[in-house]
Amino acid sequence: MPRITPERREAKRAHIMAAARRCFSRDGFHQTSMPDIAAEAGVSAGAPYRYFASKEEIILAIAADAFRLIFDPVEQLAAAADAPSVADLVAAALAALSVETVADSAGRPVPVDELLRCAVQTWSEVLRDDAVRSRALEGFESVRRSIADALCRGQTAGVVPLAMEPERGARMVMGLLHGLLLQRAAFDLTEMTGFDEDIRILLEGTERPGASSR
Amino acid sequence: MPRITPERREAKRAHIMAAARRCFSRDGFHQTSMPDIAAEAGVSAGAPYRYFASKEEIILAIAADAFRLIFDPVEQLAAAADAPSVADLVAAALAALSVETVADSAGRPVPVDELLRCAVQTWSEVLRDDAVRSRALEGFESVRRSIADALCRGQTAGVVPLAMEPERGARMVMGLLHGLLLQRAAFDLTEMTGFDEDIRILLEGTERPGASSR
DNA sequence: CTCCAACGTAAATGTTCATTCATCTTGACG
DNA sequence: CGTCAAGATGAATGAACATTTACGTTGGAG
Repeated sequence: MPRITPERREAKRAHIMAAARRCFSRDGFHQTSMPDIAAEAGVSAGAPYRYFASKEEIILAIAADAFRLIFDPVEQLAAAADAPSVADLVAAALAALSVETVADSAGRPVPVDELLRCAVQTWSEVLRDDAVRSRALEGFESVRRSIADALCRGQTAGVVPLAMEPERGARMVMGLLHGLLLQRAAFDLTEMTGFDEDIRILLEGTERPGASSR
Repeated sequence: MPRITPERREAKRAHIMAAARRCFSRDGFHQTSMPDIAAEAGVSAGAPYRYFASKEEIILAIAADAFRLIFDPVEQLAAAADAPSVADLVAAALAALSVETVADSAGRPVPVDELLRCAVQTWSEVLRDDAVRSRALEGFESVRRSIADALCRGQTAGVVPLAMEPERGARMVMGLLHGLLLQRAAFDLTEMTGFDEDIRILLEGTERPGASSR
């Protein structure tokens, strides 16, 4: 099979995706043309079509990546934590918004602010593209279930009020995360320290002595 | 001046804006063409240009409307309430997401779900369009200030923890509101009752006897 | 070392779309 | 009522863009 070696192919695909992500982050999905992406990647206009069937498919890949890279840490923390309080969950989620870069599946560093900007744009696509919508809903429900499970464990351990309905509680945690994600991407939220303390103050009525702010 | 009477002109402009809002809500800003808008309004392709200089200007008008109609009630409640707790503010904000229609400046009813879908798409525009960005930031800051002021009054009255920083508290309230707005528009959040109770449970540790669901 | 399928290129294609314009219609003022 | 500037029309325009294609290039299997 005298094509290219699989690793080379994978690397080039990732190279084109990274170029697309930069373009999308800068100009938006629909203000970025395929020639723009090709130029950013330093290849000819037809080259991306060797790796993606259409622009739609690039958007889908970028959107899936953005959600996964942002929410995987949150989901893993929710699944791993023993009996987290609501404040623990929120603080862990916000920590995921505060880092500079995350690693993709092959260990390549990806700037978080690019992911956030792509995620915000993906929300618009969710409203009208069924492929994006079903993937996004699937990811959302997965994270929400993890958080709801964690809240149930917290209720058993007595650190989460029994009267609170875990499904709604998980929706609120997701909402706060989405909302601060939006502020970070679009509404000039630059300073992330202090939120975990304030959340603890609001939810537990007390400041925690051994604070964990970075 | 044998043009049209000012009320007629205003009414037709609103008619075209309503058509545009339906199109944008259904298909998105960039999948809606100017002929689409004209057809939805039942006029010819050139007609909208008598009322708006460009498609950009229609998007700007719709975006401004969407933010204003959703957040004006929140801002007014925050400004009017005497010494609201955080739970009061959140509950009031969520109530604004639960209604079917709101009235625009001339008293015409506007479906809230159309506004929510336009608002989500506006976030994408904020990332790359300076005119949309400056208007959105202005509106955001205005609401945020109202909430922060209300939190300060709450601190004076002793219903908001003094240790919480009001600026960050206002950002969190806005975040929760934006996040649940997003879930309502894009992530299948249909049932809005119960959130106000859960918020009270989380923040005050107690269920309020005379509950105000809805 | 050779070969050839896959890769990469860049121009071409066919379509879509925002905006304009020449022309007809209308409605309010005198 | 008649006038005429503004309103409305819809075909025309020109640019942009996603995708295709015809052709040259290359890397790795044999």
